[in-house]
Amino acid sequence: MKLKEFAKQVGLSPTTVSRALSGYPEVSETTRARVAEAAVRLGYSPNINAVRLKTGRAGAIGVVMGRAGEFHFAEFMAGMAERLVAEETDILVIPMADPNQEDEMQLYRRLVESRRVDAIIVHSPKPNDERIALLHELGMPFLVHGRSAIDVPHAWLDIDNEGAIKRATSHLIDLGHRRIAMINGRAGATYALHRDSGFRKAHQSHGIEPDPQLMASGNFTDELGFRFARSFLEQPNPPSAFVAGSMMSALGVYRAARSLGLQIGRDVSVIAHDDVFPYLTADNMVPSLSATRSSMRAAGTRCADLVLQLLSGRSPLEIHELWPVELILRESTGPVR
Amino acid sequence: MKLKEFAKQVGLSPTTVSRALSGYPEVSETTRARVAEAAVRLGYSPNINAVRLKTGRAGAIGVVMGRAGEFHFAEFMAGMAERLVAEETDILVIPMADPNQEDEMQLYRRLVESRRVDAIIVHSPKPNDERIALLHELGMPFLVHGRSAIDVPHAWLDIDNEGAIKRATSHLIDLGHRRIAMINGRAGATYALHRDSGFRKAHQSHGIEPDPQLMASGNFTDELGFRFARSFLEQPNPPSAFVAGSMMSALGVYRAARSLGLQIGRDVSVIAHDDVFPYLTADNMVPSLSATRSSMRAAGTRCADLVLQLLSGRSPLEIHELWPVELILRESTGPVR
DNA sequence: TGAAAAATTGAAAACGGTTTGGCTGAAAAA
DNA sequence: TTTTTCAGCCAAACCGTTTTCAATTTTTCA
Repeated sequence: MKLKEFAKQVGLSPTTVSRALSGYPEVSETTRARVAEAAVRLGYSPNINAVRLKTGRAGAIGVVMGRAGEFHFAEFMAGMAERLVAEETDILVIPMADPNQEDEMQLYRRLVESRRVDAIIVHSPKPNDERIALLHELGMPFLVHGRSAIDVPHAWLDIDNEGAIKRATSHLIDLGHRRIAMINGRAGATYALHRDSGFRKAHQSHGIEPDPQLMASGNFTDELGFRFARSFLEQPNPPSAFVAGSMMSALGVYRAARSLGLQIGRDVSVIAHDDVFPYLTADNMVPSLSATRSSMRAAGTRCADLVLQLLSGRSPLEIHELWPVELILRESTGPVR
Repeated sequence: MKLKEFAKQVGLSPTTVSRALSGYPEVSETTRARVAEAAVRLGYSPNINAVRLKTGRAGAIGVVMGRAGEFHFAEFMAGMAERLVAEETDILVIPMADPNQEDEMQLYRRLVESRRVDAIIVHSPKPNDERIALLHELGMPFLVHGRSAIDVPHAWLDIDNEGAIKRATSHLIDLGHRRIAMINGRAGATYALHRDSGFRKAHQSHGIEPDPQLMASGNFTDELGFRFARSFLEQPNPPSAFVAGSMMSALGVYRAARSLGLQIGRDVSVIAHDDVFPYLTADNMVPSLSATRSSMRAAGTRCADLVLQLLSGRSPLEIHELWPVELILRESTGPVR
């Protein structure tokens, strides 16, 4: 059913019908009600592509999905979805091309030029992130999930990674730990730098020096968590505590400790960062896992919200949110032996 | 830059330019090359919304995301992305509304009517799935990931859940286990029924009867895996083996067994279904986990491929793929004590 | 060489809405 | 009563492409 046809059925002009449905003020309430009722009854809904062409709005927020297909991703998107479900906005997932085939910048450029999205969410930015510079230059609204030091105005939402890890590390030091290992995320991203910095600052403020031999970084997998932890623990002077970047890394650390007959919370302490997954909870691990916690899903919801604000005209300069991170102590941390 | 303007720059009509860029045969190779070069040089790319309006194609495949935000989801999408990256097709994630607010059927109906997608992927269908009936009735191309018994022609891709679980269960029985527990996925979905059926058939073919007291179902979370396993193991006549629906459930089972001082692979055997996640591998668990295995990511890739075939005219009736599932035996299974 | 066929190209009509600017008639103001 | 104002509605232009149909040029072939 097309607008023209529908308008005829209702006995009004396409103009009035369009206005009635889009909530413009210059149409009387009685008319609006009549149109709305008829639309439902006759099953009319505007052709979205025509609307998009005419209005220039794409009705979608773009999210570029890395090749790793991170498990965080689904949670973040679920959160976005929660906020967007009531809006006329969908989430467009853009696959990241094979890095050999196409430059990542090219992908963003094409995405902007194709006008498929009204805004883009940029994940895990680097301190000097080219994507941010590009999007700003192209005039595409965007929100950074994470932080960047780049000298370009942009909206962002981030959690206080530095503060969180600093607090976690300080706690371990307070418990008497002196050799603390750090399993960080992939090097390069700002969040990894912030965590690194928090780790160092905690040491510094207690007048001790972190051991670079005990600091590793890589993907958040059980596998890497295990490998790093295992190799650290097998050193002549092993760590008595771990700060792990994710729940998956923590699983690996637990496994490594067990495989060497060490008891977690007694022989080795562990604190990890928990993004709050419904299917794997820190509280349920054995022993329960002390964690710095911040809901990835909540971040997704809020990011979606902020993007909507951005699209309705709020200045990116006003949109800067730094979320505090909880530190929840459970059984995996204890005084050094 | 608009087509008209660009055409003028190249010294051709919009018609010819459009044809040249879309690869129509009635344009000479020299002209095509000239246009292609100029498009790159001048940075012209067609307004996607105009194209969509004119052609009636949306250029996107819809995936409805459940509220749970399953971790499987990201893997499946990453797989889809791998296939779609080279196409002019994106993935549209449609958030599932709050069930109180809107009927799921309404969501699908609106999605179809809004013409935002060219095809839809339906996940975890039920034997008699309303969504399938609706989409067929509305004439929207769709692919079912999973199977349904509904009497409506439709394309589908599924893994052999019944066969997998039957084989896994049979193996346990062959090892001497007689009391085997089953932690299935949420009741209602066909895959859960198929697994149930495989579980029963394995028993049947060995002339034994499964104990309904040892069969549970629910979300694939560590938490539920633990709770079910724990309650089963605390029964007066506990199971000596477990068949678990997912890696997360298996983590819970491991935890429950450990919490009761039972050694996995010796006191209790476990086989789980592994969807092959990059961040959590069965081989790395301690002890390594025996598993029925099928890559979720590969399924996503193939589903995307099949949807593209569907869109280029292949009949849904021809598209039925049943993937075999590997059974990989590791340390978590052993003879009954 | 000239007619017919084939290869190129272009003008203009869609696609299905939104929005500008104008029109109408009734209420308000003069 | 006449003029002004304004709520309510409409005609037509426009968004930026693709595609039909026709025109033109080039090639083929008798």
